[in-house]
Amino acid sequence: MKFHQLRYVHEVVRQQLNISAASEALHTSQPGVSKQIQLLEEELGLQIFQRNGKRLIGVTEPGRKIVALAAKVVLEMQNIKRVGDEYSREDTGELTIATTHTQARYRLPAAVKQFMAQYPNVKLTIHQGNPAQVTEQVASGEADIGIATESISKDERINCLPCYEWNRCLVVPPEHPLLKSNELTLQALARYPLITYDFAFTGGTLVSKIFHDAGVQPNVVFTAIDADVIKTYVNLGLGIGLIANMAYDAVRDAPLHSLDCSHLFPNSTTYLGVRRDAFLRDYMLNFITMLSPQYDKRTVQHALHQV
Amino acid sequence: MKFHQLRYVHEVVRQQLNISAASEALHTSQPGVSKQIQLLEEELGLQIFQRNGKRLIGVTEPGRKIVALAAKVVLEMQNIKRVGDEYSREDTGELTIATTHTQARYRLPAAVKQFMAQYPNVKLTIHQGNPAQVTEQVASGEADIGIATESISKDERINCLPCYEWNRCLVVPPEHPLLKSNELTLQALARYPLITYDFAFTGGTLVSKIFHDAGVQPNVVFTAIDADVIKTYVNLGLGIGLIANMAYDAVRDAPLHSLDCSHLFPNSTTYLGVRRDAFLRDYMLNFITMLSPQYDKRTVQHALHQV
DNA sequence: TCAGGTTACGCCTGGCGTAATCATG
DNA sequence: CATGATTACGCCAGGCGTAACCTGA
Repeated sequence: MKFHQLRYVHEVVRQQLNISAASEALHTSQPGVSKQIQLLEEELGLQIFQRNGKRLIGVTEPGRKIVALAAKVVLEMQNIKRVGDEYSREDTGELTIATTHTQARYRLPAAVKQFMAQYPNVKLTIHQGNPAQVTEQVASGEADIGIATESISKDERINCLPCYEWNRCLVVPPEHPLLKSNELTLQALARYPLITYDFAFTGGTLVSKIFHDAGVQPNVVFTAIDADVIKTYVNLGLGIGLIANMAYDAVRDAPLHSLDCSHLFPNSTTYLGVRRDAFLRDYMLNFITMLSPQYDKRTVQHALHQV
Repeated sequence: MKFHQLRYVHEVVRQQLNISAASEALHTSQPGVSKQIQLLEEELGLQIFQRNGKRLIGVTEPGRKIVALAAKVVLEMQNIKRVGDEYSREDTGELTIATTHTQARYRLPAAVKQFMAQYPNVKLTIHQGNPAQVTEQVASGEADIGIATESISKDERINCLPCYEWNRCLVVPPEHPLLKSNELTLQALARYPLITYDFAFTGGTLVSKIFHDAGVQPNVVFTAIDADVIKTYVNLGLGIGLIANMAYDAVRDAPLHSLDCSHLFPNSTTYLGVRRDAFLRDYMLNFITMLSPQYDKRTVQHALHQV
C-alpha cells in the first residue's frame, strides 16, 4: 500500500469521481492514477469505487471508510511536511483564512497588514463565505484558520477560541422616523422593511430566535452576505439595515445614521477555529495573536490543543 | 516522503533508537532503514534523531513531532488494512486483549470460549498487566481492547464503555475471629494484617481513599497482582485477603471463607476501552457484545465512536 | 463522436541487499 | 574487539508517461 495511492483516491473523491480531473490536479498522467487505484483495490481485496462500465459512479460502503481514512493520512502527511517547513525554511509558506465578509472587511485588515509586514514571504489567501462554508473549509483542510460566529464552534472536527464579542446596529437613512423615537424596540423595528445578512435568519440563529421569542415577525425584504451591499440598499431607501456594529463608521457611511441595538440582542461572539488535528505553523499562531492580542501564543496553543 | 520512511522512524523509536533492532523487526536490511531515515531527514530539512557520531542518542525537538505524526499515520494505515480484511477475508485476523489478572481469570473465560468457537480463525492473544499497563497497551495500539477498572476511562486517547459493576469481599481462613463478629467494619478490618492487590493502594485509588477518608490505617502486609496468589497466602495464615468478589468461589476456594464488603466500599466499574481512532473489526465488536451482553453491537459502535 | 477510463509497453527512478568501512564503548 | 551506523554499488521491482484501445451517453 503506497501513500500515493491514498492521495489519488482522496483527490478522485474531491474531484467528484473524475479521474482525469484528479490526475490533472495531481500533475500526473491519467492512466497512472487509474492503475494505482486498481492496485490499491486489488491489494485491499475490495472495490473502493462503484463502476458503471468504466465510469466511476459512486463510492462503495467499505470505500467510504477507506476514503475517510485516506483523508486523515493525507492530512497527517501535510502536517509532517509543515513540521519540516517550520524548522527549516522559517517564515515562508502559506496561510489560508476562511471568514465571512464582515470579518474580512472590518476586523481582519489591521491584523493582516501587521502580518504581511512581519511575514513578507508567506502567501496569504482569504476565502470568503458564509459561516457554514467557513466551517467546511476549515474542517476539510482547505483553510488553515476559520473566523466566524458561533456555528463554527459547534463542529466536532474543529477546535475553537473565542475571539471577541460584538453586537448589532441599525443603519437608517437620514430623517428616518426611528431616529426621533426615544427607545428602539423590536416592535418598532419590525414596522419597517428590514435588510440584513442572508444567514441571519437561517438555521435558528440568534437574531431570528430573539424575534421569534418576542413574538415579533420582522419584515425582511432583502438579504445579502455583505454589509456594504446592505448599506447601499438602505441608501436607496429600500429599508433599514441590521448589521454588525463594527461595519458602521459615521464618517465613511454618511449620510446614513446608526442606532445601537445592543439592548435588543445579546452579544455575539466571533470564534476562531482550526481543524482538530492540524499542525499550526509558528506564523499561524502569531497571526492569531495579532488578531486577538488578549491571548498570548502559549494560551492559544493550549486552547487549540496544539500540544 | 514515503510511507516506509515513517514506518522506519516509528519502529526505530519503538526499539529504543536501535536501527539494527528496528530493521530486524521490519524484516529488512539495516542499511536500508538507515538510508531511508536519512533521506526523510534530508527531504524535511531537519534532524529527527540526535546522533553522537553514528549512534542515535535521542530524538530532537522537531523529531518528537514527526515521530508523533508518523505514529498516527502508521495507525491509520493499519486501520485501512483492517477495513480491507474486514470486507474480504472475513472472520480471520487477530484480536489482542489487554487486561488485569482478575478479569482474565474470572470474567473473560466465558466470553473467550464463546468467541473462539465462533471465530476459530482469529488468533486471540491476552496480555496481562496492571491497569496502567493495560491503558498504555491500548493507547499505543499494541492491544485492540483493554479491560480494566476506572483508570483506563480517564485516558484521553481511549474511548470507553462501562462493562459491569463489582465489589470486594474479604477472604479469611476458617475459624477467623471476623467470622463471629456480627458486622464487618473498616476498623475491624484494619486490626488484621491485610493482603490485597498491589495497585489497590497506588495513585489514590478507591480503596485507599475509603480508608483514608475514614481515618483508618489498614495494615497492608503483602500485595500481589493476583487473587490466586493472595488466597494462597491467606491460606498460609499470613493475613486476610481483600479481593474482587468474583474471584471467590466457596467450593473451589475451600477451606477459605468470604465476607462480603459491599457495604464498606462503593461499587467499582470495569471499563472496556479501545484506542480513540482504531478501526474495530466486526469480530472485535462481537467479542465486546459477548463480554457485555447488555449492549448490542449498534450501542457498542456508537459508544466507542466507531461512526 | 467525444469524454472519460483501461490496457500495453518501454524507460528509468529509487529501494533493497551484500559487502566493505567507520565510529563508539 | 564487538556492536552498531554509514557508504558503495549493482540488481531489479514498480511507477510513470506515451500511445493505443475500449465504452457509455
